Amino acid sequence: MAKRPENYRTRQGQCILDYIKSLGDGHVTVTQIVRHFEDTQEFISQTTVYRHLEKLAAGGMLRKYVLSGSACYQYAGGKADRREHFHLKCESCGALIHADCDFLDKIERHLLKRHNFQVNLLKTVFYGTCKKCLAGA
Amino acid sequence: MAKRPENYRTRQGQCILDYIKSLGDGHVTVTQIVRHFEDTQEFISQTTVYRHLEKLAAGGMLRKYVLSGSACYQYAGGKADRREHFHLKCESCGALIHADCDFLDKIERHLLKRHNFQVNLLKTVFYGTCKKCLAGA
DNA sequence: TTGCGTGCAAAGGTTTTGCATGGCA
DNA sequence: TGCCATGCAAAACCTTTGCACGCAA
Repeated sequence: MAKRPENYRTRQGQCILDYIKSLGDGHVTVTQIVRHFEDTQEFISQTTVYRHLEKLAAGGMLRKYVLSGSACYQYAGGKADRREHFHLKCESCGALIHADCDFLDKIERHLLKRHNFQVNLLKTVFYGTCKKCLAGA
Repeated sequence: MAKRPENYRTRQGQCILDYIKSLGDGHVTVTQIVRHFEDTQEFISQTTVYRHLEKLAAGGMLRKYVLSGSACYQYAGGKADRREHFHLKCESCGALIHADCDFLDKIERHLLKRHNFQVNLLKTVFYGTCKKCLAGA
């Protein structure tokens, strides 16, 4: 029933996944990925990057965040680790911060029980002002 | 120092603000606004709509939400009523729901105290699955 | 051989910008 | 009159799609 074979193994697919894995917790945009491979001589068309990211995100291998203007992706470890994980986007400096915290459980439960809404906190991004910008500005 | 005059008063600016006010809590996209004025005979170019919305949002008159693909706007009442106000976006049916709840205060306090992050909950959108889609699918 | 993967080019949608004109104060 | 606002067209982005070719299985 389920389609097992992760499709073909190609140079491009391998490179993209390896690269994102190598970033650990970091995030990347499609443009950054394309640029990265330009820099390393290897070349992968942006179309291919889009198609791989879409597939990987659909399969749970990556997480996709929609920010203003463009989307960014992050390695999710394959394991469906819907672990406590905040995403904080600073509206001032643009930084995308992630922090672990079990407070998320409370939010999740609250939304489900009181609002009948099953929140996907892995995709949700909290907008606001980060520590540095609070101090600096 | 501060620039007091809210600039000029023009037909277009007036129409746009009136229209958004008339929606109450509702949200609109630029496209919807343009379409609305096409329907009512009045015509306002999309460029003008963009420029007004940007200005109004910057001045706090409107709230801007960045969703996937496009942005949407909502009347903020001028008064900086940063009242308890969830925004829930259903990933399944695309509905944008808003609900009031004082649980937001807790989230806000938590993020500030534990993460040094001043969250802007008015702009934050929670992604997930709504009641209907939970039941239906 | 089969069929998915790739890359190019083009299209689609949203938002921004340049420039001449129009309208408010 | 002076200056901002407007509208058109074009550009800039990001993303998707069509199509022919290439490559893994």
